[in-house]
Order: sequence, then structure tokens, then C-alpha cells
Amino acid sequence: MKSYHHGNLKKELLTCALKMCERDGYTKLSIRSLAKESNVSQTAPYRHFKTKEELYAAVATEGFNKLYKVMSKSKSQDHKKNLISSGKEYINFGLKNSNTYDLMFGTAIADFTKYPTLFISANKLYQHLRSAVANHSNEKDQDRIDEKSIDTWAKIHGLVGLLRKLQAVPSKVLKIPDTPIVAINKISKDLDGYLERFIEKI
Amino acid sequence: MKSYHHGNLKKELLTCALKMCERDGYTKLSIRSLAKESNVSQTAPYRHFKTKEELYAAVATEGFNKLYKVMSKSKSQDHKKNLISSGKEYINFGLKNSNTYDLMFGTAIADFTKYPTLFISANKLYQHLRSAVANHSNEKDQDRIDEKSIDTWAKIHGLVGLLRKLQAVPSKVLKIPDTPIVAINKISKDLDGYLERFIEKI
DNA sequence: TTATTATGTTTACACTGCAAACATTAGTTT
DNA sequence: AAACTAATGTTTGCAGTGTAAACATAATAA
Repeated sequence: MKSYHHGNLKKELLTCALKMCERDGYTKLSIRSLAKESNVSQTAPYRHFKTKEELYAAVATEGFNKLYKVMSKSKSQDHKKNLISSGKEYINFGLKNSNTYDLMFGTAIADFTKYPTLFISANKLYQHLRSAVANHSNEKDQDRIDEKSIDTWAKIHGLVGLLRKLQAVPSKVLKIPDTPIVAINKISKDLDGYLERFIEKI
Repeated sequence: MKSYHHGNLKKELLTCALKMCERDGYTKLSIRSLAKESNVSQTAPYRHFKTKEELYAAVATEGFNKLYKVMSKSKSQDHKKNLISSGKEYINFGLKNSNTYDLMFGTAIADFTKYPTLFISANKLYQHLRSAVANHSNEKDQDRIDEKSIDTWAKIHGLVGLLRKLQAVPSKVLKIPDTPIVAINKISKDLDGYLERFIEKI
């Protein structure tokens, strides 16, 4: 006779959800498939996540925490180095954890403020970016620092989106001229150089 | 006795899908709801769209065509004016047609090259952007023009994403400091000024 | 010990994508 | 004109989905 109650189902569901999300994409992550993969009844997850969006929010929160961790690894005295390292880690995360990335920065969760822990994790990440930008530039005006930070984020986020399109595309498409794919492929091949120029323009 | 065959169902399904997508978001756009709203049997759309993704692709294609249209309106001799106009139209489209925008630039359709008409429409838009950038800058090196084009798109796309987050958020959140929302709100209030500075940095 | 609460299961409903079998119409060939 | 074929519609059916409601059991508080 197996034990009726589980004990730490919530944590197990969450780690399982993270794995499934990354493996199959968040659109395939269903509450029922999650339950099945966790060997628990179909509707058991509802005791821990009131809606599917709440599950999404939990997965996204983990994503922000992970991303924060890798982005704040570099603690050099050279601020430029830190910024470049953060940028690389960001891109790497976006490409390696692309499905979780979608959840974090897509529109599946419309309003972050409905999920306080998610909101906090996302803001912490922004604060990291902002101080990296502030340290690197010699800007003092707070509004300009904000603007530069948003600029930087927007650009690198857009870049991740394009690099992912590049990954998705069949390789023979790379030879079709007059296509953004060709352009993004060139950047992809010299990402370090690109990032150098990127940083200079901040 | 009502007519069995419809005649131009495909076109009607498409316009209906566009409307529904914009109204409810593409995640709510189902083949069955589309059939119902078009007063036709549940599975009738399958005669015209083999899969749901094919329907998505058709909607996205229309989106690219529309966006191309508004972005290529401005035909001034002043290339800077054209570029700014295109940028504004892009942002406006992204904010007003945000659900279609998701379909166009999100990950719902993984590989554009599977849908030739979509691929062509998207490329046409890129070509417009690229020539606008080329005309504005005095850059001659083709690779640098490509890079500037990608840069420009990435940044403005990221900006649209952030402006949308701003729209989604309850207004009292605007007062919480140390939040990207505050920063993006400042940009939003002076979008023209922002775009001026934006263009200068291309 | 008993009452309450947290957490699990079962059942049920309305919805989804899509395949298969069937019906009707339009277009083409004889 | 008649007959065959292809295109386009309907009906039926299956497996999967989110989530609400009723029920069962275990952990905790009184």
C-alpha cells in the first residue's frame, strides 16, 4: 500500500515542470502531463498551482533566478569585462534554455505583478543589468542610465530572438541572399566582435 | 435549403481568423471556434488549412503585408524622416496589433521557411528596413549595413516588447521604483525624443 | 480525542487538434 | 448530355486539455 500523501510534491512538480518546459516547450507543458510525469493523479497539481498560469509563473521565476546567477558571476574590477560577460551569459541562456526564455520574456504571462515572487526576481535581474550599464558608462544622469539600460536590454533580447530563428532554420536557407538570416548568421559567426561594437555604442 | 458549398470560404476564414486573433490573442484562436464564428462545420477549415500552424502562418503573412504597407508609406527625400516614420509605424503596429505581432515575431511558428509566402513577406519587410537604414547611414560596407539593420530591428522589437509590458501593468505599479517599468514609462512619454536619439546611434 | 485543515483522488464537463468516412458540388472527359 | 474525378463540405470519433466539484485521507490544532 503506497503512501497517499506525498510530502514535498510542490517542489517535485516544479523541478519536473522546469525539465518538461525545457524539453518540450511551455506550450506542451500541461498540468495533466506534469501530473503523469510526477506519478500523481491528474488534478493533484491544482493543490499547489491554482491555474496553469501560476505554474508558468513559478517556472519563469526559477528561470529569472538562474539567469541572475550566471549573469552576476563575473565580478571583475573591469566593468567592461563584467558587462560583456553578462551579455554573453544572457545570450547563452536564451539559446540553451529557449523554451523557459519564452516564458520569461514572452506574453504567456501577461501581468507579472500578479505574481509577486516573479516580479521580484525579474526586477532583481533588471537591477543587475542597470548597475552593470551604469558602472560601464560614465553617465551620471539617472534617466539616461535608465534609457541606456532599456536600450541594452531591448537590443540583446532582440538579438537572442534572431539567433534563435537562425537555429530553427534549415541550413540550406543560409545561402538564400537578401534575407535577415544571412545577416544574423554573420553576426553569429563573430559574436565576440559584435559584442565589442555593441558595448561601445551603449 | 441552404447552399452546401460556400464558394470563397478560405478568404472568409482568413479574415475571420485575423479578427479573432487580434480580438482574443492567437492562443485563443482555435480551428473549431473559427469554424463556429464562420458558421461552418467544425472541421471545414481543414480543407483550407492542413494544420493549425498553417492557419497561424496565413494570419502572420497578412500581418507582415499590413506592416510593410504602413512602413513604406513615407516616401520623403529626407531619409531620416523615412526611417523615423517607419519606426513609429512599427511601434504603433506592435502596440495596436499586439496579438498578431506575437504570431509574426514569436515562436508559435518555429520555421518560417516551411511557409514560402510567409517567408517572402517577412523578407520583404526586412528589405525595406535594410534599405531605409542604408539610405540613412553613409555606410557602404554591405556587412556593416546588415549589422546595423539587425541592430535596429532588434532594438525596436525589444522596445515594443517592453512597451507592451507597460500597457499590461496596473497603473499603480508605475510608482514602484527600481523597476524597468518606470524606465520604460519615461521612454514612452517621450517616444519622439527617444527615437531621435535612437536614430543618431545607428 | 476530536475538529479542522491540507493535500491527495475520482468524476465530470466543455473544449481542443485532427483523422476517417461520408455527402455534395464543380469541373473535366467522353 | 452523361459519367467520371477532384474539390470542398459534414458527421463522427478519439485522445488530450483546463479546471470545477465531490470525496478520501493524512497531518495538525483544539
